[in-house]
Amino acid sequence: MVRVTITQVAVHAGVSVASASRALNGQIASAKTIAKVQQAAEELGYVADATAQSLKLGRTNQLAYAVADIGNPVYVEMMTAIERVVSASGYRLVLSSTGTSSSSVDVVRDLGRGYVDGMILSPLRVTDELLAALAKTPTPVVVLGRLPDSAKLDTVRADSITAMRLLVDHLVEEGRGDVVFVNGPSDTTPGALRRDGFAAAVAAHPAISARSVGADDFTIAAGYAAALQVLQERPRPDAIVAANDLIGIGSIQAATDLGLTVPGDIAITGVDNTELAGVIRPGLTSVDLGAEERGRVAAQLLLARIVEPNRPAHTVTVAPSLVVRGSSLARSQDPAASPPSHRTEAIDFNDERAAR
Amino acid sequence: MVRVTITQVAVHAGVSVASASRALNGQIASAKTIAKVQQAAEELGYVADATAQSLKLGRTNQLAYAVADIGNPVYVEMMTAIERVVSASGYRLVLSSTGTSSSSVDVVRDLGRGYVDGMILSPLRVTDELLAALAKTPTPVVVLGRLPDSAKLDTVRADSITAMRLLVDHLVEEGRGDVVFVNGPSDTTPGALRRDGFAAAVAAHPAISARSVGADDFTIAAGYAAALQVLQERPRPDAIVAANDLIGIGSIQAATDLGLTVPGDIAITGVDNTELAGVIRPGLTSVDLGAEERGRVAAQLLLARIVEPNRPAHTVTVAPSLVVRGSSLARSQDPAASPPSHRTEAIDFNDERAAR
DNA sequence: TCGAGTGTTGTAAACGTTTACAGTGAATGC
DNA sequence: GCATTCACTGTAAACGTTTACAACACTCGA
Repeated sequence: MVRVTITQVAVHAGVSVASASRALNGQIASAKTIAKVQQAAEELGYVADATAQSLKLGRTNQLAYAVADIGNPVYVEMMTAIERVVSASGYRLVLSSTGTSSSSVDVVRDLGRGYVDGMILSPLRVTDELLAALAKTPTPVVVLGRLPDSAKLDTVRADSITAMRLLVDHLVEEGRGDVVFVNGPSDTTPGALRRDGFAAAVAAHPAISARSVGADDFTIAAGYAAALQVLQERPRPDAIVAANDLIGIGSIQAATDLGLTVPGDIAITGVDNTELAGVIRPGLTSVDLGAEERGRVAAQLLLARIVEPNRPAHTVTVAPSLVVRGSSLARSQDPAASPPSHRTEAIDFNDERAAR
Repeated sequence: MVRVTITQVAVHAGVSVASASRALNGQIASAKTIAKVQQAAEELGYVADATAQSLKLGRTNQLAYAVADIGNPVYVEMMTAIERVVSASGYRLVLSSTGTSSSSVDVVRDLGRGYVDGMILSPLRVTDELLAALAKTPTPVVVLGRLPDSAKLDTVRADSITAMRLLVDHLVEEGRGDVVFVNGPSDTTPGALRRDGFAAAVAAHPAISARSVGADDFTIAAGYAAALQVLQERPRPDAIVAANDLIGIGSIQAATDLGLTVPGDIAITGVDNTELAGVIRPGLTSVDLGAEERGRVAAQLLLARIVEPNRPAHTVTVAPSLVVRGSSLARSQDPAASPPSHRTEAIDFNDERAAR
């Protein structure tokens, strides 16, 4: 089956290509012409070539989502939300992995080739080079993450400060007073932000004692190793705030292997509220950074900018919400009392204080 | 910043557009011309327009991955593998969700618009309409899943028969004799295949007793509900084979809530070997259907077909592998003896018997 | 000195659309 | 009956590339 062009449709219908195009696109044309052309298109199985249309119309109906590590559940959640918005608006979504071959900078430079009408970028780290490339690109870009204010770009960010404060406040309310933050690598953007957020949160509670340690990675194994060490120090802390759910799960396993009960001997919390947090026993209390909402908002910002290229840059901060499960309840409570988690409606403290 | 075309580069360099194009694409040209053109391109910040090139060259350098429910971990794993292969070959990957707006059939029809050079399709269910659309489309398609032999298409499939036999054989070896298969909806393709696989597997063991029940969905909650019922029947079975990991996890939770020990009172296995299987306690024995490999192979088949459109259709069946964790060990063994799973090198029975 | 050969360049067509513009015929107003 | 409008249609240009083909200049051998 070879390509059938609008020219063939036109001759088959006995009209000019212009009339054929108009008839097919609902432009002005006589009823008779429309009928003839539509029948001819039908008979020949005509479908308009997307590339030719793109060239002529100056838009591709494609948007890109560029992220370092697709496969990371948080990014997948964002992607799913983005895909929903994007496809509902008639755009296709192309995936640009910045991890494999090309860096964020290359990806942004490549935007100049015009293969998409816009991009949502979730950069690993923000370099001057990247900022320069972003400033120069003619294609709209929405950035997921933190950017210097000088960059006049649409941005969607999580609120790590509030997120960590939700966790620390919760632990204090549950009677904990000696908290250790188990971070991932702090030279990454999330690592740095969560560490700072934790520091700010504990500063608001002068009565408690707190410190930070670093795991080698944002993984279960690294969290296990770090927690194993933390839990063997004396005096033993009564709470671990893990920088993400994987580290939190590793910490729970370390505690269990040491014969400690969670939350009896030690309270443990995570960040990201992944599916894992609900599956493990006890359920892992976790703060949800709103990945789904961030993805959705980013997509909406991008669509809005495409419609109106010169609107002022928006920065949206998505409010985190605390999801309390068994791993952080007060010692006094009976952990066995917590019902099976798949039926549990986890308590959700949606925080209204977060910046809008 | 507006678009700079090759024409502008040409005048700036004082040559014709043809020479400019040749100089930039490494075609035949004098050293002097190449230098002039490259400098002009540099100065003007020229980048070739992808759409115009696509139109002229008749290829888009894009491949599509169409799947019902992106967000499902199994599909994400495939997607990651596909992305790796595809981007290494210089293609972009576009994501076509068949769930949201359009059906598989629409997606395949849309291929005629030529916005990609090929597609990897993972259809929800295979209808005659879909087969007809596939037969008609001019664009190469590789199908992930089962297809009638009459469809002369490249196909990559999992081996459910062998997968279920690995599980049943394993349970029998571990001394189980009364096995219940907790399926998801059996009107789905995986549901039907796994049910048939289970039936075939138990047929090879006349000594054991076996039956099937259906959960409402492939979810933890549905698995919990179904298992709760199964486990309260008398005589109680000594093993549950769940149709996927989520149902398996729900089953473990149901057993725990009923005061049963796993694997002491009941052995439980899953399918897919998701991350969850390693996180839950006890670890869930699961058979890995090779999602990563299926994705990779599908991408390779697609690339090969693009290079050689008339090669005969290939069907590749990927061998499953059994990953044994604590949930299915023999009663005699001490479940507490199983080491913390993140350190566990799970035993992996890669099955050589599976078709290649 | 001329012809053939070689290496480079320019002209123009082509990819498949959309659309500005001019042109056609019929209907209408005077 | 003629001019004006109107609704529609066709011609051709344009989007930004690549490339077939012809043209050119130059070298070399006879």
